[in-house]
Amino acid sequence: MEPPKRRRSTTRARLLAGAQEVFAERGFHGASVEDICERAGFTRGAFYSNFGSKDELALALFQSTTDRLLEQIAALVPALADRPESLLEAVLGVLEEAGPDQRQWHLISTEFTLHALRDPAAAKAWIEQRAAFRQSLTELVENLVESNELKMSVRPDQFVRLVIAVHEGARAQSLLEPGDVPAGSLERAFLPLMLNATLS
Amino acid sequence: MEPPKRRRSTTRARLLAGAQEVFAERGFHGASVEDICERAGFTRGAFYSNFGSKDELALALFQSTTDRLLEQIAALVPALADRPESLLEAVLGVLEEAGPDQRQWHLISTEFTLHALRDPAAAKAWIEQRAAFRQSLTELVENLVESNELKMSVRPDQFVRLVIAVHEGARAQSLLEPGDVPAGSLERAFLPLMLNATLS
DNA sequence: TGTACATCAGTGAACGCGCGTTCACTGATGTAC
DNA sequence: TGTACATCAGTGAACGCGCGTTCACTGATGTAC
Repeated sequence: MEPPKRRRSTTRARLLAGAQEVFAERGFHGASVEDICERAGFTRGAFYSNFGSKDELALALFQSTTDRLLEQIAALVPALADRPESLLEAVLGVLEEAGPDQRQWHLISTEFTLHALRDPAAAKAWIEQRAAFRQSLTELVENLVESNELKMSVRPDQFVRLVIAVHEGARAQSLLEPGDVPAGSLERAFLPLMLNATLS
Repeated sequence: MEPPKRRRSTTRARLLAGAQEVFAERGFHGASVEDICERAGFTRGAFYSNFGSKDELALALFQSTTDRLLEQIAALVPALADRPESLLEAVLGVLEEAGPDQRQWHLISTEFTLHALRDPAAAKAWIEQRAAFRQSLTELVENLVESNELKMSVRPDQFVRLVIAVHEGARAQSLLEPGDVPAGSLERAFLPLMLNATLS
């Protein structure tokens, strides 16, 4: 009748969700295994019954988050490609909507970038994940350029790199000074100018 | 004759220099007080004779680094303002030359931004420091615009915010994938286009 | 300049807390008849 | 469907290591005469 209360998969999922919150709040090193377990409603024993170590949990969290992110992009892209009003809006839409909670995602992904800058193995995984992410966006741009019969004077993948750079740099400013820099304001004030200059 | 070997100020300076290196290598939480002392050639006792705690050291390091940064800007600005060939080159020059070691500075300042996003007191100090930094750049832009009799269609401070956003976002990509994104390449490929569009 | 003493910077052993990890156990879930 | 047993998920106490911090001490630097 009713599903069993003890399921490996739901325990793992709750621990991952707890870890995501606590990592965002305190950072990887600042978050204790106890914090995470408390958030998820389990004891530390349950944690080590499901994950080999704190590092392994972080890897699993990273993996599941990026899987979800790529799924969300895949789901979003067709919708945005159908109404090709603005190439830029489409790319920004993906960037803004795909991260579930901008703040949490910024904190976690930025910390992972720092980690990757110090650890070659992490760098490899992170670079691949970001490449896949950019690839989706690049294809979106290429499709929109083609279907609107536009010409760009720069390579679409470079354009995507730029939009991501602006987005990430601007997001840091927006999160730090939300009153002075409303989310998306820098992107929307400047990127259209730049896009116009590259389109013909 | 010869200066005494034991000077409070040099001990502090060496500890701060060691801390800067070790923080960049392992991050604030990953760097132990022992690591820092070893790097500086002291024991932990010396550390606590000069700093009240690890946190206090981090604050002092942050303070001395940003002091130095602002000095470097102040020294750089007149030189760049004298030969106003390119407004953009001047701003990028300050951004690139002022950070002593791009990699170390990126790691430390990014980690501090994350810290500030979690701690209001740190946020206050960080926001003020960044505002002073932007202010120098904004004045540089205003001077160059005026002396060249240009007109900008956007506010100089917004322009500076954008350049910083691009720079920081692009720097993360360059450090992560130095082969694919040479330092400064994104900035120099796109910002001129955008600047042209805002100047008349 | 030399000596006696006071002060001060840095030493290094010791402390104790927090945290990641382990493990013997318990009670829930699944299986066989 | 009910009972007996096996397996499995999660419990919570205990362990031990690392690290931030303290403190009694030592040898160097500064001062007074």
